[in-house]
Amino acid sequence: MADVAVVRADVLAWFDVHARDLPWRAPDRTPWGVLVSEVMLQQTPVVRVEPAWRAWLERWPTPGDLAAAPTSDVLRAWDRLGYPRRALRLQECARTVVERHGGVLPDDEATLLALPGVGPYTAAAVRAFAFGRRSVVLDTNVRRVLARLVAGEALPAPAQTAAETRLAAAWVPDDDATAARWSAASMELGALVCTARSPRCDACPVADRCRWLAAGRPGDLHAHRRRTQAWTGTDRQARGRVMALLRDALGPVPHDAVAAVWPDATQLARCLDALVADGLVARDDAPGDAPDPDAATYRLPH
DNA sequence: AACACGGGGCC
DNA sequence: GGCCCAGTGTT
Repeated sequence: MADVAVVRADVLAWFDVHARDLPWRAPDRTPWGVLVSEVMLQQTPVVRVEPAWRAWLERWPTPGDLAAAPTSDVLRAWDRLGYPRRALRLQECARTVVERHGGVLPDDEATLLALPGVGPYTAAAVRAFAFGRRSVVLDTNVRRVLARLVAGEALPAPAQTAAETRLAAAWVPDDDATAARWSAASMELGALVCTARSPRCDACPVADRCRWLAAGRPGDLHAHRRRTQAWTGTDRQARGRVMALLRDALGPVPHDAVAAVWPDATQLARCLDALVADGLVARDDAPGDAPDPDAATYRLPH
């Protein structure tokens, strides 16, 4: 246990020197800005989020601003960050904050967790990074750092386990300020040094206490169970093509023009139905008594 | 517990 | 071409 305190102190000291100057860490950031950054960073790398975050917060600085925006503007501003449902949920989140909390982001974890698009990670991250309070922030970086440092494994299990959560909680310092710094520091170590692909153990502040390094950096135990998500020819690729088309369109797009971006008509029809059901796309039927899918037009929702 | 869900960059 | 990225919501 004394070991934990020493390792933690070394990581914190490393963070004091090596922390990146990210805009959502600047002194003038707002809690809402922190939440926006966390949602954008859900599966999108920092380098791509940074410029998008600056433009987004300049355009919609508060929950009230985003709540009042046309959804089509929100989806266009999201651009190619990926998983556009996050943009939709971020606006729903803004509207919920306005309606339920008077436009002020709540600071307790359970209330944050109840917001659209906010799951266990984001609720804990906002609690720590926006409000400086103790929480167990367990993302892919922290999972990997602890897997190597403590468990001596190359990578964490594909799915997060209860044991991991307990371990992570045991590593979070008791007091709010240090806990929040530890959360940022352990994530940063995973992002900059203890990376998934080619870890820079020579630059690691706790390399001398790392069980994985001591064991000679053995390979991934779970490699045989990991299954990469398919991409080419999938519904996700088809949906992406449609969204890109509608983002760039100035007005409603006729069905024929939509069909031109995807060769498989059956698959496209299924994806369009799903996009409409998800609220990412609006379909306007042509005037007449029998709605004809081929005569409909498509656009981003208002 | 398993799946669906974008997009880009790196090895 | 496989792998990874500050995950969430649904089934």
